[in-house]
Amino acid sequence: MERTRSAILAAAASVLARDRAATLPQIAAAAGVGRTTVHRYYPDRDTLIKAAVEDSAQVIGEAVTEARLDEGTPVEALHRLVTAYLSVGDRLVFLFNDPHVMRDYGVDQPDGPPPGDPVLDLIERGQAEGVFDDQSTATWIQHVLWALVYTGIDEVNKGTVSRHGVAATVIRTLERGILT
Amino acid sequence: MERTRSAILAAAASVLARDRAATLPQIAAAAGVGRTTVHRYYPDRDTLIKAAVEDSAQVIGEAVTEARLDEGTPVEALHRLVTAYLSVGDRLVFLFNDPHVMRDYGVDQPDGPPPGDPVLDLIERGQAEGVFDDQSTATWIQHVLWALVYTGIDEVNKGTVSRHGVAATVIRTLERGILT
DNA sequence: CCAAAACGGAACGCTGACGTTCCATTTCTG
DNA sequence: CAGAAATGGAACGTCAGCGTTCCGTTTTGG
Repeated sequence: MERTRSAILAAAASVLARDRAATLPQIAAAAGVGRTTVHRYYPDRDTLIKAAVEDSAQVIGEAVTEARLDEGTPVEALHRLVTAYLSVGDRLVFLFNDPHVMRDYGVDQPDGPPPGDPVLDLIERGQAEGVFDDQSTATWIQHVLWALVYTGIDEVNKGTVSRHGVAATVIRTLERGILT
Repeated sequence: MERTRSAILAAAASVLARDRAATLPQIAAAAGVGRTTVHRYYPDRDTLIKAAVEDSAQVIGEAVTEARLDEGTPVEALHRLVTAYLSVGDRLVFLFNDPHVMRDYGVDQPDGPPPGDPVLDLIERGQAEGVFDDQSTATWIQHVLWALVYTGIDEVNKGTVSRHGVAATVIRTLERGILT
């Protein structure tokens, strides 16, 4: 069943995001599936993780594509990007929070989205138009963006901030910093 | 020998910061010591990690204390704090990057410094004086601070940013965000 | 210089997670 | 409804890392 396959991949991403040493039975349970069934789809742990990595990368890629970063002002596009990232929070944390995941199982660069990344394009466009800080490198801004999104996800998971208001908080801090 | 003890603790923090699943022989090797010797000081893995946690917490605590956060303007104090945090980067990453570490081995709160934290005091003072954003909670600002410090440490470890200039970059982004 | 302490290597048993196989049961599908 | 496919439980061997013991070697300190 194809439904089982995606349930396993989603569960793997979700569980491994919270605990990268999660055991295989834990993943199976989270997917509502027996350990045997997991092995039927993915012979060994490495195969499973690699498949989950690719699945997550695709889901994130689609979310970013739908954000249409090349349209509108850079600030508007940035808003859509943050919202898109937050909507796939679990997958983001799974893929990029532990450098080892992408380094060991990723198909492309050790960390961060692949080259030709629309996110980097957006940042560079914003810098070229003079609205994004160009004292910082585009890479730095990109990493700051991720860091704030991660922080927002943590807050939501912890209940400190509502899932509804987190995007606004992340964007405000990202744009203006913490000074008044 | 007391020198051996601190070498083991420092190695544990450093190695576990980079790979939380690091094996015990790896830690011993990083400390320049045999596995047997590690066991002589710390009977089992849990004891070792707990000791490393307490050691790191103390080192970080001293660094923060030396930053004298209650002196000068909040912005000045914030600069000193960022510098202090960056100077103990490895230990910070070890303690707080993986929520499980403090949850399983920490003596106080599951994450972040203990209550009565001078850092929170500083943030609240800055908000009261009207220089720090008070649309955000103090906790949010604190977590953003950590996130940017972590990001700065990553960049340094990766060679993207010089160890010398990273404090200025972190502070600039923290204060003004990424817009011009 | 010599005894005592510290160290490191080797070997052993133990445990938890993994990967495999077998088979009974449930769920599709024609 | 009947055969085929998918599922999940149980049991087994394997293996890596842990914790322990023993003993020879190095370092410390009087």
